[in-house]
Amino acid sequence: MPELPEVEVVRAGLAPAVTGATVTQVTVFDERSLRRHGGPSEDFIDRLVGSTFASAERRGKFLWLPLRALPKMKEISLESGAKRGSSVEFDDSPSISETAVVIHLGMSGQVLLREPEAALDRLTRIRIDVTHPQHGQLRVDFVDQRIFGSMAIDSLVTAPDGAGDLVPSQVAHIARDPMDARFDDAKFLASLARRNTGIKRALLDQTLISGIGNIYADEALWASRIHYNQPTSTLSRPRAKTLLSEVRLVLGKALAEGGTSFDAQYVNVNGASGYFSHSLNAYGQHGEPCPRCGRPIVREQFMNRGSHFCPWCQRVR
DNA sequence: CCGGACTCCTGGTTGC
DNA sequence: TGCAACCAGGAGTCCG
Repeated sequence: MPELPEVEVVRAGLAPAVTGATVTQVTVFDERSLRRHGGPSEDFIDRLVGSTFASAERRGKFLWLPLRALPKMKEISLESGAKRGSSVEFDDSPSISETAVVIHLGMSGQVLLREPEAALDRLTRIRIDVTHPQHGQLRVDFVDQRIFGSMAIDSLVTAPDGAGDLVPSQVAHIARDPMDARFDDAKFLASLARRNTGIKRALLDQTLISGIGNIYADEALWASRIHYNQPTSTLSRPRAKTLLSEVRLVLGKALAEGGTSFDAQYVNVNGASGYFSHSLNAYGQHGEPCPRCGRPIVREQFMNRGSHFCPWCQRVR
């Protein structure tokens, strides 16, 4: 349920605390939270301890913390006998991150920034202790009730759209999100028109447009007066453009409402708690009057989840 | 390409 | 008070 705005709030809160911070200790309380890590928890721990985070990045609902690359060790070729002193030296070429800690919050994941001695949340699955040059000792706790979320160490690869961005390999297959300055509106609209499916299914397809989940899909469709099952192939271009702009408005509004602040020591960067539910027009509002026409909002099962909409305002046409 | 079914998962809530 | 059933669904995979 954390969608783009919630994940961005987490990223923004985390960035100043983790950038430049070095991992001193990692505790894995539940290995299931490492399901997407390609190895045992010992491997996760060994590779993380001693590493320094370079930044906090996000695409769609994925968050990642690139690890500052260690200076490359350069072998000096030397003939036996000519050796004096060290046989290796540091390569002084600029180091580029090659790996990152990838975080997906799934349904219920949270990342909490805490003081080292603060009580652990009961549902903490992974604890990462760091030391930061300015902020001192901090704890990054991964808390997740349902364990659909995960952490993993992954290699960074060049994203396939040719812009040269480095993304974790687990993220390479998803599209840019609509808040990304390089999101290509024309390409998205063209792909949408070529699809032979329903509009909500398309909005939730992270390979077409990323960052949208059930809540903001329902909200954007309500704002655009589009039925969730409207075939993408019959959605007019003007209506599709309206929808994309409503997607951005809905995400932007949620982001503004969830805006966080970093108060130096211990920030709760929990993006999952907010949900900005006071401003929802459709999601979870079944039985309540449609804010536009007053008729009741309806909830239907669709794609194994709830779809909330106004049957009067949102009709297939 | 498309859609449906299935899997992962558990704490808070509801119902008896 | 106690306990079991129910519910929420993001994302990956498999199959027809």
